[in-house]
Amino acid sequence: MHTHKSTLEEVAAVAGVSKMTASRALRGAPDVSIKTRDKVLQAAERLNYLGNRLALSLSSQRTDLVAVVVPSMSNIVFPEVLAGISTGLEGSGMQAVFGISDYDVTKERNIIRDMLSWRPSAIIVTGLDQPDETVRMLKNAAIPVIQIMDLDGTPIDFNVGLSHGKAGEEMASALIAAGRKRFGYIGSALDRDLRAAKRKAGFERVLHENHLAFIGQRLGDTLSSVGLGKYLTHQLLSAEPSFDCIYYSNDDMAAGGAFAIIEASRTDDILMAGFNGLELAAALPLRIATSRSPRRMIGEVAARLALGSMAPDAPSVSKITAFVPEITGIV
Amino acid sequence: MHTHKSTLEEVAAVAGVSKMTASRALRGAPDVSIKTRDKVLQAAERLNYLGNRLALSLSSQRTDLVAVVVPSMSNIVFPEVLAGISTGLEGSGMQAVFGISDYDVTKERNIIRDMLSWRPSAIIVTGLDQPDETVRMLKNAAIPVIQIMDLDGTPIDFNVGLSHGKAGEEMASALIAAGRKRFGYIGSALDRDLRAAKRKAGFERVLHENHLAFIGQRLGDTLSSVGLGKYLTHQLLSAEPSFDCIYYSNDDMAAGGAFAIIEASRTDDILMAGFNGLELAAALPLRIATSRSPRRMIGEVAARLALGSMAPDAPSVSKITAFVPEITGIV
DNA sequence: TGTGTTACCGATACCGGTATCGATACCAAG
DNA sequence: CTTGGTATCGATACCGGTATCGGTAACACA
Repeated sequence: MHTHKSTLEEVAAVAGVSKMTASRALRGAPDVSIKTRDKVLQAAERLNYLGNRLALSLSSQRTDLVAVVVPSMSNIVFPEVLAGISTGLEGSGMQAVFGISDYDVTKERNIIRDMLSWRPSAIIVTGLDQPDETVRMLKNAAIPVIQIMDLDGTPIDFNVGLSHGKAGEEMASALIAAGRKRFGYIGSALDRDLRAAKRKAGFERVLHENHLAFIGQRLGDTLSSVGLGKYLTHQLLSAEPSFDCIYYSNDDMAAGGAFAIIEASRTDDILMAGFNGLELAAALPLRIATSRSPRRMIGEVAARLALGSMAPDAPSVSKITAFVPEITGIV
Repeated sequence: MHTHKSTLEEVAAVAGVSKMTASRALRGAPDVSIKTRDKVLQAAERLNYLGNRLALSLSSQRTDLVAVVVPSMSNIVFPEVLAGISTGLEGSGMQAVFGISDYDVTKERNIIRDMLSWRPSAIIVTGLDQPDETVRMLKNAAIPVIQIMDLDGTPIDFNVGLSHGKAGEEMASALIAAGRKRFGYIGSALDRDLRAAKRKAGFERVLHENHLAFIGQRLGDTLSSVGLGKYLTHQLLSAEPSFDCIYYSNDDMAAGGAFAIIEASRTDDILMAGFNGLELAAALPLRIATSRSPRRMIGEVAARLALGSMAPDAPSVSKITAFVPEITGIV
């Protein structure tokens, strides 16, 4: 068993051909005789030859790497996006490299700089609200930049996602149309989760248009979680008893809200609304309203854009892919 | 604004020094005069020099990449592991590359082969049950292999995780000690999720020792989810009404079970037990039992091993890091 | 037999960095 | 003035592949 990494040169030596011929044979190039090809393949097999993508990429000036930056892994949303990206990249020979920014723009900048030094073929970043310096760096990279999740802002290049402002608006409209009037809001870390803030702002715009407003709200400062949603809901309900609807920053928080209601065994009719359309939300013993965000799909589309935009015969694809979240759970 | 990627050579030219001196200056090597260093740094700044990790790695024969293979991203467990890895790698200059195997050994092998061709400095894979061919490939890579999550089996090199067999045993012991006697089981895809299967086997061992057995079970064949847990629980309860405890393959399924109980508004005392200690489980309006698995910590330790084991002065670290999950939720 | 063509293969020059060794200049000591 | 040491820098050879071009042999055809 060979435990050191064998090189193309060694494979060539064993096969009794030149490095160049071995390279061609392994890549399935046309001008190699069947006999030679087999010799090389056998040699490679025998030496457990793996190839060296570093050398390949450096030499051929293309990297087969797609950089991905997401803000968090602590709820299921971004993992699902990553799964979508992984699916979209499958079979293409591309590899995803990822980084987590923890909703921190400085960290995000550092991660992006790091990523770019790997010379990826494309980079997928979350949101449109990068500071100027980061934007400059991304533009400078001269590779396709794909900003995902959010549409509210000015994209650098490609943009796949949905308008969170509009999602908030439409949820508010739907809830008002369903007869709700006394609204509360529960969210957290809106200074960092800008998309949640945009949803809230959109929601409030519609409230104002209808001469309504949140009559009570609770804001946490840690990242959203089921427990936090439950805790804040308990707080809000014990302080101000007369809501008929609570809008949450997302489904995790809303699920916590549902748990609070169940625990308190309240029988008054409060409709809770979240965002994302998590699998969890649909299974709750209490119906909650939510906007279904196509997370996997966004990842898949982003991956296809990453692949497609560098194909030589790249058809002129749309720079912006907009999804409209479907609202469910309002009777 | 320079939009093409600038090279070290160009930086050197602008600074009026040789490539080598520029390289030294940028890396902060000692034998460069302050004046020269500043000239080079300014030139790099002006050209937006980024560096090229491919060339660096190829030249220096080390890659600063850590490959990570996980089976799934569809529940929060593995994302949390990844977050832990990301945290553990932070500041080290290492980058994580990841792949999702979808609980498919063939896919896993292909992903690992792909990863290895990037010549990572270490590789982190999930579980101990890789087929021989994959094991051979991993051994052959001559880099630290870190197998995570599971301890029940023969590790290739490093091993960080917990014994799922024992976790099942201890949960069973605790439940029996708490007076439970009539057990049901609900799980899914046990042919692929081998760790869940090991927990079930451990649980059953203790049941048998106590002259007990599952008196009813339901197995799904899709991946576990809250909805599936709820569905199977409804099924099980309507068919066989007399359980006092149901063991689930994990917390997602158990949460679904809790929802089923709440929906059916059953007042009989059925204790549901899961595995993982998810944040969700603690927030449920119904107390469920669970074993807390240190997912983030496993990721962090794995990352530290990846870093530590290649340090030149690597202290002889333990090859196996065993965690013992804490059981909560049993009154 | 001479001449193209085609099929196959190898030599060489890169890709963008780093390791290594040697060169130069400058200064202090003898 | 010579010698030696130190600080600073550059030339060169890699790392492991691929692109490119040129060479050789075999075959078809005139």
